[in-house]
Amino acid sequence: MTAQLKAPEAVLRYSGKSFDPSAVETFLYDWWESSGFFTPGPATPGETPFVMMLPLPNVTGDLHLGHALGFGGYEDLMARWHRMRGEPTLWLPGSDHAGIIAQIVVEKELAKEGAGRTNASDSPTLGLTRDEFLGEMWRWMDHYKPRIYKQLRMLGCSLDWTRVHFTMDPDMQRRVRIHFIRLYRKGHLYRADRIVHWCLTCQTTYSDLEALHIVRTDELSYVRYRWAEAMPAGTPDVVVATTRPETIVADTAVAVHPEDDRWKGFIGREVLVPVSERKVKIVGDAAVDRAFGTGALKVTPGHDATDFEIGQRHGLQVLSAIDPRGFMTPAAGPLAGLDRDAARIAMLEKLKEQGLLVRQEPITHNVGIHDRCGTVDEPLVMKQWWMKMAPLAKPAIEAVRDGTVRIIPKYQEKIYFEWMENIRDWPVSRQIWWGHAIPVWYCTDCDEIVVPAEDAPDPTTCPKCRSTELRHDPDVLDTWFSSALWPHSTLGWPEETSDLARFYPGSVLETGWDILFFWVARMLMMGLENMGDVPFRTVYLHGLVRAGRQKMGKSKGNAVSPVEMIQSHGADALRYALVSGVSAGADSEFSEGKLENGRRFVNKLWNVGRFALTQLEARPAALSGPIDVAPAGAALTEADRWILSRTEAAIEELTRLIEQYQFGEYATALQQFVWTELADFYIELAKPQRRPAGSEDAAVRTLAYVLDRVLRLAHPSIPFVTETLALQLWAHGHRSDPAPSLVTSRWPEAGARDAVLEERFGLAIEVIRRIRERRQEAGVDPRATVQVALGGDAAALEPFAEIIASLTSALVRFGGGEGVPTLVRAVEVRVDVPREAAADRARLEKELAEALTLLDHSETLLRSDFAKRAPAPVVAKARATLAEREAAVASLRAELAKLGT
RNA sequence: GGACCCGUGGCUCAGCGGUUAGAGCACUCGGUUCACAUCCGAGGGGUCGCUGGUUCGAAUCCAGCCGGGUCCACCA
Repeated sequence: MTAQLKAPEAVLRYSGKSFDPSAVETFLYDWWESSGFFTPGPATPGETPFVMMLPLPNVTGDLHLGHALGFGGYEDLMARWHRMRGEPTLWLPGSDHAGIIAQIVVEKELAKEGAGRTNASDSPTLGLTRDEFLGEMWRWMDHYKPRIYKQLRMLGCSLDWTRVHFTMDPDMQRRVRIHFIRLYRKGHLYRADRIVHWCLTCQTTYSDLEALHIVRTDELSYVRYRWAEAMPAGTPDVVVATTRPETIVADTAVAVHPEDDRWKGFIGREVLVPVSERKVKIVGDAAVDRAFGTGALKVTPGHDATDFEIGQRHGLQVLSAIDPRGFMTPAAGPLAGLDRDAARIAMLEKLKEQGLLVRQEPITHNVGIHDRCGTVDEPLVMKQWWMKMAPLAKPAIEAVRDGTVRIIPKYQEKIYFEWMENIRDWPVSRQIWWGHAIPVWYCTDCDEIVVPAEDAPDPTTCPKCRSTELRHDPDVLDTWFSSALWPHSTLGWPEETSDLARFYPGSVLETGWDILFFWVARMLMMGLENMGDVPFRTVYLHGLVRAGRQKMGKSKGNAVSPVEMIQSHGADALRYALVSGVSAGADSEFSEGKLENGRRFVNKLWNVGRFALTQLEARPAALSGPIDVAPAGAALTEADRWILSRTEAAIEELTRLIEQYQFGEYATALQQFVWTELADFYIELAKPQRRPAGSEDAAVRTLAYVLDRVLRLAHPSIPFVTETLALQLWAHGHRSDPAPSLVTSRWPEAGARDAVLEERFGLAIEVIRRIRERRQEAGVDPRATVQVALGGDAAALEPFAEIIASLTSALVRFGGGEGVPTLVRAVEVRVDVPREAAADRARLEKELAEALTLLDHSETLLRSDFAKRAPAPVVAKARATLAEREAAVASLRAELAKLGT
């Protein structure tokens, strides 16, 4: 990477009437990247780096709008802002191999070509070998990874590409392997036969988090279980209700609630499982819902999670009647060999024949499905690797509880605690091919589990029996197993690298709330486990981008490509539109209108810049001091001093908003200042034809300085247009901040404001509005000159007489006048326009009525306990308001009196 | 079964204890093309979901209810 500090010529020369993002975006990004602006410089003593990890996108396709929101909307804004604050900033890029999601995507692609994944019961001739398939996976990765990285660059993300990582890079694989081995040695990983979610389509297990629930209506069958022993006459039959009669053949008990008066006397007695005729016990277990069905539950530990747990509590046998392909096993007796749907029909048939089917009714209930493919969950008991979570969760809960880690918005902390405090063990092995290998071998001869030492080669001999028949675990790890390590593994862990020492723990983790458990919580746990410290101090969770009421996403078919939006409206417009009008954590609806507003705002800023540059070119000698130092001196007009003061106000406010993570408010406030105050007001006053003679140079200096400030203030959100203008502006003179680029320039510090001037100028603006309103009301051509007289407390407005006149084509006089007044607080504004006296009377009466209402509000307020109980400044303010309203009423009454009767 | 979030102008959302509740879009009227394939100016439009309570004062805090959304959970 060669330093290339000279800004691109194309950008320096660019001058469209309206801003064309495509003319500068690529040039600028290439320049930024190749100049090393996104790479933190050498460490310095006492520094406080800003470190953020990119929420690594899955290499499954192109980026969508949700990515654009997080990456381009919030994260780059933060990264650029902190960099401008002088913090060495590392925003580390990368991507995720995405395990099963990616495998499904590639399988679908291959299916189109007629090739498929080899499987025990698939035809091997149609399939690929594992190596061949992994070759296809890598081909996909090699194609899409650069595309995703390109799209991140298009968004303008200031990522340090010299540190890019991919979760399946060889060194990442090594770190994952070491992590597994260490956790295993510490007893956090174990292998056990437990009930798991099994996907018949994907042929793999999955975790609770990956299970979704849908509401479905099924048939609930009531089935009679006969007593296995002689019972007294009149003893009721045991009837259970089930939606899965085919699993009856694997029942190993019937459970009732221990305090259920109907049943508790039968606990310990035996019944016969229909069809298979096995004797099973009636057990008492509090998990049974007395209100459901008959209050008796068939217990099938092999095929139901609740039943499995009941089984554990009562030492019940586990029978597996369904195999991983969805067919009935020999254990299913007469149903063996049928698939599960056929088995259900066959079972119901047999129950009917034997008179054991009491009745059937529809039931609407929740059914678990696999989030990746929608296939109904088939709970099975299998040997899997599990991670023991409770001990890992404990310090991670503590870290949030004691404030070491802060979650924004705050309410998400509750959700975090809720999940973490009830955390369950995590099944980490997956029966797929694409992913991190599990570093475990099994001895064929003695069943020994062989886990190699860290960095040891793959074992070839059983340490226990010396057998060389070792079988490598064919499973891979859940994709989140590797991403949980991301914040430290990418910095070099387990080696004690200088990056790790300098950049861990990080600062902020910004991502969508939907992966709080999947990723954020697990990074916290693994960071604390491996590093003894949290991976970040602040978690900022943004909302989801919705299209209408639905979450936007590719699977929903309503995804809009951010790439297209960048091409049509520019990256700046998109980035700005995504964060504006959104508060922390809230889902937001994205619309064409917002994007269009973004484009217009970017264009407005561009034209503000063009205007300033044009003025600068016309008076090249105007700049006497550095561009980025506030101009001062007697040559400045009231308008100049006003916008300078307002600029300092904007610096104060925008800094505060970003510090407080109020990015939506930041966007709004920025637009308000640039568009309304700077463009609509100040620039109008800065035009040469409106300037008092001799003040032109002051206007140019003010414009240059304010533009410099505004570009810095806007840069974190809209980097391209601001950089283009900054480079062009800075070519006109010298600066105190010599940074070659806005990227490396300093965020402004707020200087002194002139509160009195701002207050009075604000009043002048109100007067201007009133004049315009009166004139429009009277139907006078806005270009025509009107006579305006300012009375009442107008003295403070004298310095702004020319400004008022200039913006309203009015001849302004102070005191007296024939017009009918409009009131701006205690200032009378008389606009002399042709009119009907009757209309004036009506208008005055209406104004008087309004003024009296307000006066009444003030009087009532001050007569109440408010005066005694409210804080003094609040009361003083109310009294001032009362005085103004009294003056207003008096003035209107005097005016009406003048009109006569 | 638990828990969370949201109900503010036609639309998308800010505001979350202090005078007359804001913005963008949309709408109406007027002007301009001299930084802005536009832009500027002015205007109309809201009993802040409902009902109580706390407070000198509530869109803002509390409780209940209604409506919308979401998460967690072993209802067969």
